[in-house]
Amino acid sequence: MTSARRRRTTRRDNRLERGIPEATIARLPVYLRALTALSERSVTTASSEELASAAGVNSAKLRKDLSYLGSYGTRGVGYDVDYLRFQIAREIGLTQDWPVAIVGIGNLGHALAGYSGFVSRGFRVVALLDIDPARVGEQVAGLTIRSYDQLEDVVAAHRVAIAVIATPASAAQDVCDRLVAAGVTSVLNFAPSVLSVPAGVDVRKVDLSIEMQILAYHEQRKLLAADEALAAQFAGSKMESA
Amino acid sequence: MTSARRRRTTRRDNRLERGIPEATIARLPVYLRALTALSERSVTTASSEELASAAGVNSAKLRKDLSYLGSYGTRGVGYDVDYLRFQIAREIGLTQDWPVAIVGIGNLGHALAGYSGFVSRGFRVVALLDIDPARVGEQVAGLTIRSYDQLEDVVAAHRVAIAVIATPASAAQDVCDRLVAAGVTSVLNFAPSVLSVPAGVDVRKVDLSIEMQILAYHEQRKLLAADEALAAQFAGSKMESA
DNA sequence: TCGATTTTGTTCTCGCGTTCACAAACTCAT
DNA sequence: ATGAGTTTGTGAACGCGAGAACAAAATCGA
Repeated sequence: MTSARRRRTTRRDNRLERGIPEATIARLPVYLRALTALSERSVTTASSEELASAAGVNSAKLRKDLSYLGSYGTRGVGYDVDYLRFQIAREIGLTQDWPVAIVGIGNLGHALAGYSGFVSRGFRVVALLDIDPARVGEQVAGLTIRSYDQLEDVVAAHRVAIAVIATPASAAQDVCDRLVAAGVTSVLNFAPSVLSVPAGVDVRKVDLSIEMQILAYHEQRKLLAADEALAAQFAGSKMESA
Repeated sequence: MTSARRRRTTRRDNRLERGIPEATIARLPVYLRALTALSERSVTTASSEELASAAGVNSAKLRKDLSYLGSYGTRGVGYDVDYLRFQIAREIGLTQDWPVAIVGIGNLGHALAGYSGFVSRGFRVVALLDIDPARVGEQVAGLTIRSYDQLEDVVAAHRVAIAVIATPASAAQDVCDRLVAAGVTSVLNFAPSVLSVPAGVDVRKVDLSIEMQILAYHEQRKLLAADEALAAQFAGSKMESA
């Protein structure tokens, strides 16, 4: 297994096999947003440099990312904003619309149900579910909160493939199991818990407090760095005076 | 001064200089959560294998991550849950408490203000700010929403270093500029826009719809794969019958 | 038509992060 | 005390992604 490692796979092969790197996938929505903003400002053409700065990335990285999708630019000119926008949307799968169910309509579930970013981008919230009988029947964002018992019915009736979990951590795994059993194959998890799912099911996790903690770490380092700089300055002046 | 500092840097040096890889930093909060869960179940000791499965990562990765902090385990035994928990919390900077301001108290801001994950982990929401006069004065999560005009006062009075932006995208950059000018050095951005900040200021972005779009991409690929499998099966049966 | 200019698409190199694999270190039973 | 069994900490190999750099392709002016 030392030298027989090199298989003959070029990038072109990968692209045709739709083997787009995860890191690139994660950036495509950002490019899409930048393109939409440009389009709304009636910009028809943009260079990789302009696009990259609008998206907050390096232009070489952007060009390489786009090259995985195909050759949609024109050398010497740039990219046609609307055309590229459509191509990316198609690649991600936003040209069809995805019915989404949200489970757990607390504060966060409320916010998600009303989040405009979903509606405008190929997603359609079709059901809100909550286990609390007091909340069932309540109107949120134009939908009626339904009983948690109806989970299987809702998933089947709307062919829901993507679901959002916004319950407390203690309920998340149960909810997830029922969703998957009912046919859901992609889960966006806002509960602070690790979900285990069978192969073939995708889970992405958004954890608000983790992001804060990462910021806290860097913040603490800034304080430490400032301290050290001060100490060094003090030591320096002491040596000078000695 | 440069030549005196310049020397061979081993990993041990890096660790002592607090040079912990970003990827590791991002996982420390996950480990922390797993340890807290174990501690609440009165588990006193855990092996890297147990911890890793609770955190949803590979055990080798977990061990390497922890090794950057120091040598807090015991060979043949494992890690002391509470001791390790404290060490990680200290490393991240959660042993002190961080005053946090939230700007933009819409649905999402509401949810964030009431999010228990902040309070329990070294963060304290000290102020809620909104530009809408109709909202100012309203009580949310035990705090009174204050006017956007008071941003500078609030940041100075509470020594706020970390702020959360939960405004519409159009307002985000302005809010960010004012926060930074007032002394904030870490920003958690929920608005779907790219923020530009001076060096020394950290920005982390949480984008709900981007996560959904990544799921949609994979979901679409599952459909495509299913189609192809079906087509191949059909072609196969055709060849057999021919 | 041809050369100058612009900008894409791609190759190449480098560094980081992940994972394997194993020696070192500890416990426990006898 | 000693050997068997566990588990950590880390060196080494490997693969992926980031960025630099450049060749290829398009436009434009003369």
